[in-house]
Amino acid sequence: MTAETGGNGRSSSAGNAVEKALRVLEAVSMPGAPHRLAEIAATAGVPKPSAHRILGTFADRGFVHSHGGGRYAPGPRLRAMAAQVAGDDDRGVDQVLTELQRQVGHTVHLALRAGDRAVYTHKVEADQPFRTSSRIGMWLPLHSTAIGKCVLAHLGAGEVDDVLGAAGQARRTPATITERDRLDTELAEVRRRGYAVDDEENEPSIRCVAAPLLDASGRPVGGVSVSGVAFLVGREQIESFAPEVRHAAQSLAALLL
Amino acid sequence: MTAETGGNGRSSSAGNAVEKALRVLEAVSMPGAPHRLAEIAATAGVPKPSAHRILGTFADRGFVHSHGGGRYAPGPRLRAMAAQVAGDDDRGVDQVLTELQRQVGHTVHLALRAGDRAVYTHKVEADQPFRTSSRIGMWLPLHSTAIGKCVLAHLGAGEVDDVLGAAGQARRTPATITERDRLDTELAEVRRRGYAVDDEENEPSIRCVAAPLLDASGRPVGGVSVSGVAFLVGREQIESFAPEVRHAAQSLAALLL
DNA sequence: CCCCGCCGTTCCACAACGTGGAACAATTCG
DNA sequence: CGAATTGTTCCACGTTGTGGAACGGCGGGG
Repeated sequence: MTAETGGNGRSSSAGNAVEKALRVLEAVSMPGAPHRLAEIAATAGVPKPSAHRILGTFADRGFVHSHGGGRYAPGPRLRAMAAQVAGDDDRGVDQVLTELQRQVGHTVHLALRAGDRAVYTHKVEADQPFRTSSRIGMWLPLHSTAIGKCVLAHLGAGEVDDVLGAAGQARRTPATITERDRLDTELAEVRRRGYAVDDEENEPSIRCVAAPLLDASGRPVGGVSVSGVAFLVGREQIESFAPEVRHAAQSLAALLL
Repeated sequence: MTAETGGNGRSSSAGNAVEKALRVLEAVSMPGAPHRLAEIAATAGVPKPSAHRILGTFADRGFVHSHGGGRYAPGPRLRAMAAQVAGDDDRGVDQVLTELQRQVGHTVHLALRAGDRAVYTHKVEADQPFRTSSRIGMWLPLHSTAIGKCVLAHLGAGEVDDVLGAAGQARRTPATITERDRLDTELAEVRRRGYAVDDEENEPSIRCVAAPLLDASGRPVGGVSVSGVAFLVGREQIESFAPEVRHAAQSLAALLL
């Protein structure tokens, strides 16, 4: 049995060489390639020379492509790996999401947490896709989205501090919660109810409900959500989907963990 | 300017710690999770205790999920990263592939090399999708597919030895080229013509043409292909698509590198 | 039922490898 | 054209990874 890091409260600091490599790789993978060396070093929280050396290794193996002059983008080998990971999702995941979509009739998303953001990994469109700005690989702020609030709600207080310290609470719409204490109140509510609502807080005229995906030790790894156009689905109606969403989250946690 | 590793003929051996980590990560990402420790260590070409330690680090950071008892699968963090890499493909790639699909009217694939195999990363279905056994993330042998032969044709002889030594030339259909010297002849032909044909060598009643994706230094990173059902598209017709496929490959190389 | 072989896990002495501050070179910007 | 920023190289130090060997547990075959 592996010693079970358990609560693992460590917030930052690299330490391990392999871990640094992972963080650099993650930084290179972020949308908006190519990225500059300094940017990657900062994102990964790794000293510049170390980042440089690590990226050199990555480049040699084709995992990243060096545009020359300190610009790096995902390489063929990383793209191939990504395709394998994304494609090998057992059919189960899509099945659960599709069933949820049928139940509620609106667009369904699955997003997984990566540091101070969540990333869409799956999407099942509504019957009549109105207009969807979302896309696989797109990331969401944690403080202004239903899925994000689900994640935050199940983190330790110190971790919430870390996330908000790094990412802030940017105002995305007039309804965005930009005060820390109001957010804390909301998160307590989310924990109590077992789901979160985004009432046009992230994107105007979009309302969502989401339920958290918790692993065996209760740590949040992501969430499932249902999104509707605001003037078609009211606040109460979106909230009425909560039971179905929670049920789907349950099934997905079993599949993914 | 980075020293340009240039020809870099190194075949195996790990050496660098970061490189070992990459190979382990790649092994975990292969289809058919969860994978056993011994299997991963073997695939990655890393001593068992090292693989164990590295996987432990991965697990701590959520990049892999440990099912306990030496079984490992891609974790949430890796899935999120994969989604970002797969989704951030600039629209350009799909555009080129779609245009090619329109020109030829058949299913178009983009695959990238990963070690001794190639992995589908993009796919544009034919107008009337007959039946397609392919899927994003699925991998192809290099010796029996059009894309694979494109890759092999542009590798150094030593590297071809390495690949075939590791993967062999398994018979997939009656038409598969299973003799090394016949394959070498074919590869020379591919180099000469600039494209490769798979005449039901990988899957019965499927014919393909493919052109290689070469990076700036002429190394093959993958290929584009057009696939047709054998009794709808004859050997000559599939070969007649070569110019369009080569042109698409040219455009894609510019986009991806 | 017991034995044997395979696999996951732990251990540890050794030194190789990564480390990152500082100096240097190349760009970019005003 | 000069100043500020960024990419790159260097190197002395000791932390960290290394992997062969040994151990215990699980499972399959005799």
